Amino acid sequence: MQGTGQDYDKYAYEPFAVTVDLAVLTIHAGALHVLLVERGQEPYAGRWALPGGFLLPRESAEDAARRELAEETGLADVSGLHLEQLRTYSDPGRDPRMRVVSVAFAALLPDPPEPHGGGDAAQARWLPCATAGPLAFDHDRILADAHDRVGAKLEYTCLATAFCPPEFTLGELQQVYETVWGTALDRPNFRRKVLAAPGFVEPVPGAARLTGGRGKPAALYRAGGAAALHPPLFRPTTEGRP
Amino acid sequence: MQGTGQDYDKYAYEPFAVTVDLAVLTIHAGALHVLLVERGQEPYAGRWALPGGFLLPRESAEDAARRELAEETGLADVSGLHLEQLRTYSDPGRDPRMRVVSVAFAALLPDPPEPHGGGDAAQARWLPCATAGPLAFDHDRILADAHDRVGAKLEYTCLATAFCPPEFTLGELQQVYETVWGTALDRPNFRRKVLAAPGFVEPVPGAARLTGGRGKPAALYRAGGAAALHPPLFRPTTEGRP
DNA sequence: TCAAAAGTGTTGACACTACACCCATGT
DNA sequence: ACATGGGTGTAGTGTCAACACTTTTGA
Repeated sequence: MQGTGQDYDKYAYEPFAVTVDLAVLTIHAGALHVLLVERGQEPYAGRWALPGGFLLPRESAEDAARRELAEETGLADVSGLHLEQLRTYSDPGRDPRMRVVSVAFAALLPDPPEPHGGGDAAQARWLPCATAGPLAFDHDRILADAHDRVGAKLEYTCLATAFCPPEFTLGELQQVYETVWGTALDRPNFRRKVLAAPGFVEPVPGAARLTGGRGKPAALYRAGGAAALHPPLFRPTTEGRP
Repeated sequence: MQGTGQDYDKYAYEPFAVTVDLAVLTIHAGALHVLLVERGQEPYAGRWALPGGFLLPRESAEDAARRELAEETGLADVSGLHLEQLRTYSDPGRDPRMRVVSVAFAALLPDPPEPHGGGDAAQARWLPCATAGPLAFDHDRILADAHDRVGAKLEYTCLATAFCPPEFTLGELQQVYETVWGTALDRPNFRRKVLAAPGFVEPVPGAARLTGGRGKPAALYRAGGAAALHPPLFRPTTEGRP
């Protein structure tokens, strides 16, 4: 843009609304869940939609996403969680009322706080991704893109720990992979690969926790300092990953 | 956004300008080059910048990027080339004049057409990425992000063929990898991996071309139908890729 | 005949899958 | 005792980097 010689009258162009949309994901009862709000008005009244909102005048899209996330989920400390820009959806006509360009984010939470069905949305709720069914606007696509991106990033980044509480067992970490990928993994091999990747997890000395009520207590780990995962942790090769 | 009960007066909010910025990359003389325009006015007058421009009212960001690319490079058939959305830059203050949210794209070209220093920009030119240094606005960061993204995508997609003409030798394909990654690769192993990946390249029967003026003529290949690369083609493990 | 570039073969190191097995705990 | 989940060992297989080698061309 800046290369052109336009005059910069703020109102010379059709105004674009700029918003953020959030695919807030968490793992609950062995299934991937997403935070949705029920729309109270047309269009798509009564349909579920991703939470989101307008950018404020002096706020970046990332800041807006964190603010909206705090408002929708009641999260006090939103600073440490993982927030990832997915892409921007700019199709004219994606919102029938006016031109809306939306920057979509994926956010990952370990423990789903009970959402307060905030503001004027009819209600807010965690729903399983698989059965979230037709959402408002192009939000089905955004949710699918979020799922794809998270699944891919589990392979070569340490992202999985963002789904886990500060201290977690390797079994819990494995459940993250199995839930997002929808495949079972071999436990001994998973353990070895995780421990072999430098900076992925670090042990909490002496700590242990019973997981299923019985069985041997599992050692606890913290997220390590690394961001990338070397070597990567590939999904079972289904011969033709697309 | 759509979940809230805002009224939808188009002018109720501070207007945001929405633009696209393009990092158009090509390989020339063994170095990665980027298409830049010289700014004719303040701010950043005389500095190089990425080409780009405003979204038209009924145009998606992808459409706008293709239009701008055609305008800046004079490319007639812009339909087949690779255009990839990078991310959206929305920092308030990234443009001192007004609030500009920019959707950045990376575009890959095999043969750099001579740019016609179009419109009111002082001139347009291909410059080596390495020495393009300091660009206007936040374009240094956008360019770095484009380079990173392209480098990463070479590993697990068939993107490299987008830098090559319709028919190319394996040596030329290898130069793409070496130029973008900045590392040397073992030729025999490279050849085997490329040929082992189904749908990456397909041979052009009977065709051959001399590359350096002497030496054995190399067989020619076309891009195959696949989008993803299996198995992937990793960069030399420098023990701690970040 | 030599240099340069394309292309082939081989080998040893390593990584990974698959599975058998042992350990600690609650009922 | 036994079921349940955590954790260890190991053999077979495959993959890959490294490098020696052959082939085809122009000078």
